[in-house]
Amino acid sequence: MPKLGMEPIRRAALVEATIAEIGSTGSLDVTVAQIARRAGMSSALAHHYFGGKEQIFLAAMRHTLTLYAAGVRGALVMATGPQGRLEAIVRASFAGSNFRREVVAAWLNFYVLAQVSDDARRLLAVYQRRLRSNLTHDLRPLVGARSRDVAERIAALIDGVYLRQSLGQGQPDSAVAVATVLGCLDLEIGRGMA
Amino acid sequence: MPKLGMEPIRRAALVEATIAEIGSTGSLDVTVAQIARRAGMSSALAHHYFGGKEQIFLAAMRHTLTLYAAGVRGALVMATGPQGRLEAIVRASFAGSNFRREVVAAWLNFYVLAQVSDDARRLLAVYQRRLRSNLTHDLRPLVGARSRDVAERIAALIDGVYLRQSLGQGQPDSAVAVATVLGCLDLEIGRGMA
DNA sequence: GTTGTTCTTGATTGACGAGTCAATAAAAAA
DNA sequence: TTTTTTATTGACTCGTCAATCAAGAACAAC
Repeated sequence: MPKLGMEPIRRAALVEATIAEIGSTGSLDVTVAQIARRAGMSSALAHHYFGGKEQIFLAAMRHTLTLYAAGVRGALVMATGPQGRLEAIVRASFAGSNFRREVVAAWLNFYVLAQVSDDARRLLAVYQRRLRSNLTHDLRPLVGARSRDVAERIAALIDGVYLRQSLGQGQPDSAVAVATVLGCLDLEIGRGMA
Repeated sequence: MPKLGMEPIRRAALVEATIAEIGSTGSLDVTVAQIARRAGMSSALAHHYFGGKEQIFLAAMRHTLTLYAAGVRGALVMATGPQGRLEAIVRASFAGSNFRREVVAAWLNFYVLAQVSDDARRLLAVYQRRLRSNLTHDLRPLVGARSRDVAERIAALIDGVYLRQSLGQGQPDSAVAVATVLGCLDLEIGRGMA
């Protein structure tokens, strides 16, 4: 009994299911049929709406990046001062929905996908540019000319901490992750030394 | 024209070819036939010597980890004092053969594999444990009780820098990588602040 | 020189998966 | 009511790939 206006609902369901399926399988080796089944439809319908497997992946990737960007923006409006803004960025990077096990797994797999697909590479580059730009902007008043290098270092540290979570068992620990990165940040800014 | 004692040669060739193929494909989606062709033999022979695809992957992984470990050991015998040793570990992590484009790609893919295969997970855990233990050991005289946390941070930073190389185009820049990590290390130790 | 071991591959099998298509069914438009 | 558009799927095609096998070819041992 086909209702109208199904397209956006189906697309959203497929994107969700893609993340979940990558997370539970742990690899990009998921079949369209698996994704479609999890999303409650036939694989033919998935193809109908997305055209192909890669486009499903890209949509899922776009979705997680959008969520992440929204989280950062949301945290930034609450923050005051460069230091507060930096802390907000870090916290947002490891906050709730961006830091669930499946999402981390998906993220990692997107890195692999980005080595193969130009579109994926572009998407990830956007994320990296945005993160670095955010960090650099708020670091400048604190560390001046070193802001570029420090931003690079913090960005790498965020990615590294993220990466390491994908191997730990159980749900990732966002408090530890935040503390790890903020600790480095404090050192850079020159406050903490204890 | 079958020569005798081919087994070790074939195995080594297959391991090499696996790294190269993963590197050039950019994903674990390489066929046994591809690997075998690159190694100059039939796919049947690859199966003959290794038994299956996963075992080829694991052998390749073991090989890169062995090379890495050897590099670290080699650098350590030349180093004196905790600080020198730490620097040696970092330098070795980004040195020559461990830091070629294909190897970085393979490494990243091994991370994905580790989410699926228990054997791969174990191997990677060995690497992580060893790295953390090395770092902690030499950090203790410098930062005392914080050594554990600092080691975790440095390890994450190394992985993050490594990860980011996999997306940059061209061969990775080991000088920049080393500088990034050593800079953080200096801060932690309390020397550098400029 | 016959026997057995090591090395090697072409051909085959069997499974699985992406993408297509024709057909059905409901709603909307005409 | 007829027609068009949207939703939906089961069945099918076509390709790919891991793994197996039987057979051949060189070498060693006896």
